[in-house]
Amino acid sequence: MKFSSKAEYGLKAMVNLAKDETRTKNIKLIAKEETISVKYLERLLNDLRKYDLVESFKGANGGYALKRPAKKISVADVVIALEGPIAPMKCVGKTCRMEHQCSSKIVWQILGTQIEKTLSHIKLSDLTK
Amino acid sequence: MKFSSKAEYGLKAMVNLAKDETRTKNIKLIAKEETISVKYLERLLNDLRKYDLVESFKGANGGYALKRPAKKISVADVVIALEGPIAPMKCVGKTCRMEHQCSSKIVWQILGTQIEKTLSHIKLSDLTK
DNA sequence: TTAAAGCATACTAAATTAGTAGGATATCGG
DNA sequence: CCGATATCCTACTAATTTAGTATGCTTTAA
Ligand code: FES
Ligand code: FES
Repeated sequence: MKFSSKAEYGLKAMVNLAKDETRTKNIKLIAKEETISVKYLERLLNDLRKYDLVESFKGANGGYALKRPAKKISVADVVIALEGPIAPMKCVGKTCRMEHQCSSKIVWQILGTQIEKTLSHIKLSDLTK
Repeated sequence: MKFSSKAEYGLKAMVNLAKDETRTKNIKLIAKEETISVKYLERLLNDLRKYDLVESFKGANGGYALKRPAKKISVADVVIALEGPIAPMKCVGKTCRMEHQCSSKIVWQILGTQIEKTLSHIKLSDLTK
């Protein structure tokens, strides 16, 4: 069970932005500081923008900034923006779609809720120190 | 973020065994009941055996049985046996191995602990109904 | 002694994730 | 208005992981 490196990279970038909330910062600089491929980070920030977690400014002296205060953005927000809804099992059996419940479905439901709760409690501002 | 179908299949098989704890049951039967490839399940049960979660009997009328009472086997036990230790991020940055902490490491540590705790509280006996 | 079961290893196929390429579009500063 | 700078968009490729298969050996109860 793993989160993808999208989550790791995206979170690092967001924490990086959170460290100087008031300024905009361009991709190249973030990528360099966090050792991430520029082109890959470009796409991740794009996803984050579509989820209204960052704001972008084009043109000279452009870049990115958090759209909300770091205190109001959680790790869950970031992870969901990049990887989609938190659901720790893709259903493999036909039972899931049928009237019969599969015996383990309840486990993944409980766990998913738990994970989301945990990640919702951690805000970017908790990670800037 | 997903657990693999190993976890799903393995858990289903274990719950299946837990439903009639006293009997041994052969792979073919379990595979049929849970709609899993026989050969694939063979390997999963082998992993579970190496983790001392099931016991196997060779020869005619052989099969598998839980090695401990269903009340004493948790979902965490099964998942760890099949997928290895619960660690929701493989470290991607060099920072992780260095003296510098990466800003998000703490998140995955907290989360990993939380997941393991949640899964440890759910026993096979909770899933047999 | 033989058929029924598990055990072990190696291989292949499918799916997902990570990363790249190349250009289109917008905008600030002069 | 021009051009440099930076984001935006789509499609492709490479790498890795996961899922599943094939083949044959070993053990053991009947
Ligand atoms: S088949 Fe969907 S959770 Fe079991
Ligand atoms: S680099 Fe290992 S958790 Fe961030």
